[in-house]
Amino acid sequence: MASANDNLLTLIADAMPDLSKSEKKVASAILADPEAATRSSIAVLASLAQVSEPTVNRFCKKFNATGFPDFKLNLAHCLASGIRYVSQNVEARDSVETSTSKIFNSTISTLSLVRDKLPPDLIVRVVDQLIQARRIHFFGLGASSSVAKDAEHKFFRFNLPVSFHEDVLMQRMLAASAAAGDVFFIISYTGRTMELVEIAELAQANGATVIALTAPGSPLATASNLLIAVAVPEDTDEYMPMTSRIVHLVVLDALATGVTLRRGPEFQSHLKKIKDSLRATRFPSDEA
Amino acid sequence: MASANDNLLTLIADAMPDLSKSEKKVASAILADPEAATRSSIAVLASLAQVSEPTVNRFCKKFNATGFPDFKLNLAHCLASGIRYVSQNVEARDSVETSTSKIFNSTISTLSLVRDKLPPDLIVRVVDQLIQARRIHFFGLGASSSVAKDAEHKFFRFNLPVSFHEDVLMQRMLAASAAAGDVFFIISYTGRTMELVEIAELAQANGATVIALTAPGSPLATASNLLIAVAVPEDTDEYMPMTSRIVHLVVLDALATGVTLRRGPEFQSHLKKIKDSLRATRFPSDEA
DNA sequence: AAGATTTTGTAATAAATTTACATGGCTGGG
DNA sequence: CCCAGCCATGTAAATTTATTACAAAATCTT
Repeated sequence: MASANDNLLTLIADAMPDLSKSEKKVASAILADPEAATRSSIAVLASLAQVSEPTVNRFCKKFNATGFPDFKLNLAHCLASGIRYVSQNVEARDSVETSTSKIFNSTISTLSLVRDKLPPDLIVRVVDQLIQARRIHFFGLGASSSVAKDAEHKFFRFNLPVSFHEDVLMQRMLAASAAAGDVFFIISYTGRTMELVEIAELAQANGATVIALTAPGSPLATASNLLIAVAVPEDTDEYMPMTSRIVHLVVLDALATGVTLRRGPEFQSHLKKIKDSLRATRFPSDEA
Repeated sequence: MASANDNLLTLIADAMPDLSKSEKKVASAILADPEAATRSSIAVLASLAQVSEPTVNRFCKKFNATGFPDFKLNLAHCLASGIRYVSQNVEARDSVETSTSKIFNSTISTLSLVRDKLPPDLIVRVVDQLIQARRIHFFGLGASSSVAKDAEHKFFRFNLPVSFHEDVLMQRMLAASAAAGDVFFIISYTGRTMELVEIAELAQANGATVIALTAPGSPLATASNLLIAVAVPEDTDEYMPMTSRIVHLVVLDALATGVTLRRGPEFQSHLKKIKDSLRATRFPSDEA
């Protein structure tokens, strides 16, 4: 998934030392204002960099583009995939309209970042574990407890033996009586909550599988058998984990869907049954 | 904030009925393969759409572009941010890798759709209600109960008088004893759950304010004083409300942030205190 | 059904990009 | 130290691409 043109800008910045004199000029002209570069013609950019047009063209070809327009396209692509959500942080003087749009934008850009960074086979491996599990426990505390709760609700529909706990004592007791075949799915934004780390270690010591949905490099990540690492650069100082929670939920959606797909079509009818059971509690919808 | 080039593809799709015959041809050629359109020259696209080149050019100008190249850039921008108008529905024969990426993409595109469709002042109006409230109850059932729980958790940090209930009897009792100044924030994907609609009506009859985060045109929407309408085209037949839940959470993030901003800077210190109170339960982070 | 208006296409023009080639500066061997 | 050869860069021409001006066709109005 993460193809070569992953981040053209860093690619250019990294290549700087190896470039010739006028190529450096082109590079810095682009890096100075990449946004503008995507809008300029080759002539404008050339004069901006104080070089000739073919130099710019040759520069583009060096970076895996077929020509200048193609290069601009790649550049636009990499800019849009939101490497620079820097400006998206909510500030105290923002209007509510602005902050709302910033929140949406940063959530979107984080999701697309994670989508590109997530190892494609990781979800598959986790799905394998979940399907085989004798029992699955979803644990989370604080903001992550509602994520864990949501996971339970989702996986319950799949007729998997799931449970959810936000009570540390319950979590600890379950971890203490864990055995091979049990899966402990532990969700934490920071991965630094001591209780959860201890519980993970305890469960693992008893032969259970610990799957962690948390920050890479955190104690919890270390204490897990299988890690879904989500690194969300968040301004947690003033506000709270918001985006990370969303990402966690979407990852769980992906896992749940993966499980359904693996179960095959005969399983679809089971889901239909659950849906139908809810019908009686609802007002009829317009189309039905 | 929702600037013109925000979501070009849906813009085109929406404008379809108003377009002339050959403009429709151009539109469908672009929508059929937007990725390709960004790479083609105007000549290629024109022959693909079976129209003349100036027709394509005029088409571009209709969509707030200065010309064809500018249009391509906008298109690329909107593609890169993962904004696909097409329903990226998961299909039974998809691999887990494919379904995962589809789930991310459809979540992203739904978020950007809602961002553009949400009336800018609506969040402001809801924030006003929340700040003034004597008491705020977050209600949700099923999948929405974890959303409501999350809302409680978030707003609790703001020192607002919040509560969360997923028990229908509790909800009904609270609605029955409601009074002016109480806010009932009811979350439901379908807006057709009878219990919740009755509870909304009951609360409103007692003079409380009912804020609904639900589907437009639903019974619950009708029974509310203030409606945050989220229309998510979802393939609920086979899978469950997933995207809608995410959208609901992001909307609540926006509301929570709106409340903080309104409270002003002296309130920030209160949040800091809560954050600090959690420190003791955590492993120290690397940088701290 | 004739005139007016809008839509679409043709052809000419202008712009932008690429290629081919020439020049200048640098490097290394004599 | 100088000259041959090579690489980097620029110039100018060719080509591709986009835009404009205008005419023809289609549609709508009266």
